[in-house]
Amino acid sequence: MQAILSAISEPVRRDALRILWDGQEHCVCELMAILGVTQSRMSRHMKTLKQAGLVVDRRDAQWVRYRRNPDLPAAYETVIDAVFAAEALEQEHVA
Amino acid sequence: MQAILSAISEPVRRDALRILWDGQEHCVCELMAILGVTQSRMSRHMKTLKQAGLVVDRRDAQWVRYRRNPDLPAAYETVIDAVFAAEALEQEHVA
DNA sequence: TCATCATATTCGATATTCCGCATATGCGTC
DNA sequence: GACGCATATGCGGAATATCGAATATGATGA
Repeated sequence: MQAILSAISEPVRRDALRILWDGQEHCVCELMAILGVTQSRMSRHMKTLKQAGLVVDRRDAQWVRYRRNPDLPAAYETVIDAVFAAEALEQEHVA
Repeated sequence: MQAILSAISEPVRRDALRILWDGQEHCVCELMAILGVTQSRMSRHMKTLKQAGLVVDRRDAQWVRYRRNPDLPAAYETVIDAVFAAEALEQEHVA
């Protein structure tokens, strides 16, 4: 839990995780482009998410494809879902 | 959400919040004693929890009584509940 | 083999967090 | 007002997090 909470308390990591939360694979280059951050920064943040067990990666030719960890225990999934749901409500209030 | 996640990603703050999550009032001296931390440390962590909107405080003679914020939006309550539930499972596995 | 693309990592600098110690503040009692 | 108790805060230092720039690694394809 500690590693997970530390991981998602950084905005870029939380944004990246939200993208990966769709269950599909996304390469680092795509995440960089969407989030507008540098390559080393993106790579390091993905490493943190991986070490927290939130995502898994796979080498595919010159790309590394990240995706949401399908084996994440349900209790942790519930936390992440709750965080994204709360943030979605925040966005509604802004809009 | 950012303030809440930062607040609960510190172990002492999370422990204090779990104590307050019972809905009752607890003074700083009690939290210090239970968690085994110094006074200034406890006080500062409580300030962080308060600024995140997770707890409220009340002056009662020489004590300050903290309690869980009863007006915390439901979406945030769900996050906290999920975190504590996940940690409870972790403890089970240890035991 | 060489060039290139995607990604990871090292390095050094900066920013932030967290702490203990000391001190200030607020409240009750004498 | 002086004292004691509970809490908050200012200060300086230690530890940690984060970053960009440069470089390393690994894969592809001419």
